[in-house]
Amino acid sequence: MADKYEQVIELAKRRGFLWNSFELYGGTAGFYDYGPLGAMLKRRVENIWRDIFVINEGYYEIEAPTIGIEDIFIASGHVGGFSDPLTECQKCNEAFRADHLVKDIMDNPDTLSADELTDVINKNSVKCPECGGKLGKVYEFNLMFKTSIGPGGKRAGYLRPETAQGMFVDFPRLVKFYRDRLPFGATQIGKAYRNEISPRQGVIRLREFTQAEAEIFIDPRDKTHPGFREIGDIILNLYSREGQDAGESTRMQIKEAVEKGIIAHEFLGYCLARTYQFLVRVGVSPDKLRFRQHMSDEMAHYAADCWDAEIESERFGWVEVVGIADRTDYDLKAHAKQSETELTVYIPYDKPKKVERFIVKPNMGILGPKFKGKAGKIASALKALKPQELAGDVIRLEIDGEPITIEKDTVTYESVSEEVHGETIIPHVIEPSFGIDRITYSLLEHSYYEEEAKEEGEDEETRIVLRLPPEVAPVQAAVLPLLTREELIKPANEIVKNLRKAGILVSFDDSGTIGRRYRRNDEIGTPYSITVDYDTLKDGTVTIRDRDTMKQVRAAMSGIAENIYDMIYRGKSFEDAGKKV
RNA sequence: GCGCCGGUAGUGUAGCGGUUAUCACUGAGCGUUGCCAACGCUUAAACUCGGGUUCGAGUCCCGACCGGCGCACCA
Repeated sequence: MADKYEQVIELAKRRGFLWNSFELYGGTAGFYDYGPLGAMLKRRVENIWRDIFVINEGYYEIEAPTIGIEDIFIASGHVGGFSDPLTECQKCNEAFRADHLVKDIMDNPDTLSADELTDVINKNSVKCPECGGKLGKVYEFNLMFKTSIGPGGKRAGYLRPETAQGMFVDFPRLVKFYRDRLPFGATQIGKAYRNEISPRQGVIRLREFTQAEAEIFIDPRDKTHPGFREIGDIILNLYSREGQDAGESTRMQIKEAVEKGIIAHEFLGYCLARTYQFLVRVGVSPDKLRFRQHMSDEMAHYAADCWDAEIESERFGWVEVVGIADRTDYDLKAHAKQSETELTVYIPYDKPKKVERFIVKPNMGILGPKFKGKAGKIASALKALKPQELAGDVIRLEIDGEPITIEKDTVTYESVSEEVHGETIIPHVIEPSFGIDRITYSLLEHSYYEEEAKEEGEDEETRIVLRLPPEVAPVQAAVLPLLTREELIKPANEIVKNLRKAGILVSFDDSGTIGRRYRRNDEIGTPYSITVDYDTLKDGTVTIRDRDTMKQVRAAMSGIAENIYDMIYRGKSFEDAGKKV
């Protein structure tokens, strides 16, 4: 019996959701095309994400290039750290992690450069563990796709490995856009690229994939959230650090988890709640969803707390689909350093503060001629000193390891009293990061059902139905004349026109028996089928069939578009759409 | 990247040196058809790619590509 992944992928391929990319030329691992239905489905998922994070949370979307310049990824650590040092055996061509080969010789091999690793391997005559052959030069296999910008190949560019950096790099502009007020956030939905060594698992591990990320900049001293009360009662399936040690997850209200310190703070708890609501709304089963906290050794060293949303898949087990991290001020600091630009927000105090400030004024007229090139360094060292260190007759300093003596009268200092109206701070960043492709696959898997449908006196047969939420279903309604006859086709076309005017994606199908057409639509998840029959000509009503229950109601042909629209988008129930048949 | 296994119409498959590659479902067309994969007729559609062995290769051999599993890797 085929497993669910195969069933889902088979359907997805056959009906135009997912195709292997470049199939015509044999295909390439790690790349997938979204077919007509898949692209629409994915777009609807993205739009629900927009509804939640952009429209309702107010984190505007931006669009940065998918190619980034080298500085960005030096700052982010991707140039240096997003790679593995590899060495290949000259004899058998097997590739090995160079740092793994020397870990018995060296204490911290992962801190060495490729050249240093090559030296260590040569000096210690490390041989191929497989065949004993000589090992080649160590090289860094970076997981970023590299390219060059402009002719000549001088300027390096990289396809972005995450969309996040675009938001960090635009930080100074974003601060102004949001008129210097924290918290604020920016979002981006777009492609990211990672040159995976060996991508497998279909659409779970891609070389080109879609991320939806929010970077929310908050005041590091205040990690509460004004909307927390609204979501505090939501119960989540939490798989905390302690839970993982014990091997069990707990269902708990978010407010309780924050109170107990399991979730680091309100803001993170709030993001978990919105993430939960998003995933369930697009069609992920709540019982196949959990939030797993990163273990301390798994979390990036700078992160304060990090939770992954994981979805259970039959073949792949628990799959990470969202990462929600408190990245503190790491990214902004890194870009501030690389760009030599302050990336801060000025926060005014409620009331100006009186502060005593201690000011040191080195006399550069004396220091300059005396110390020449060192004068600058000496001056800044002096400015960092405390009053008692300046009190003696001579001041002793050490500059670049060299002791230096300064005469008392070359430095003056004083204490001044000033009013300070605010301060500049480096915001902390809360980052919810979504893998849209994994989510799209997961909701297909969770929506996929095979049912034994049995009519009286007939053989058992399988009905495949995709129970997608109506809001994400690519085709939202099918219009079906009961028979292929002109007098039924005409009103059907009328209905199609009206539905399209209302923005509903509708398919018209008059080929084959009505049963076959219902099944075709069940398979692609069309939630409602509208059938035109001879009563339509008599009294202007049509039947609406519900995909999941196969039940029907009769409703007026006039106003059908609004009727369907309300069921898809406004939570109107199927029973209220018309009279039971 | 390594090892093992596999790759035949849109989908699922049969064929494992010898005419025109099997079957089912699906798709399209016509007829029929009064609500859940009806029926009849017609029709479309495949040996992953490249080399080799052979009089002759889906079939045997080698390589590449793709997929599955295991190892390694996994911000």
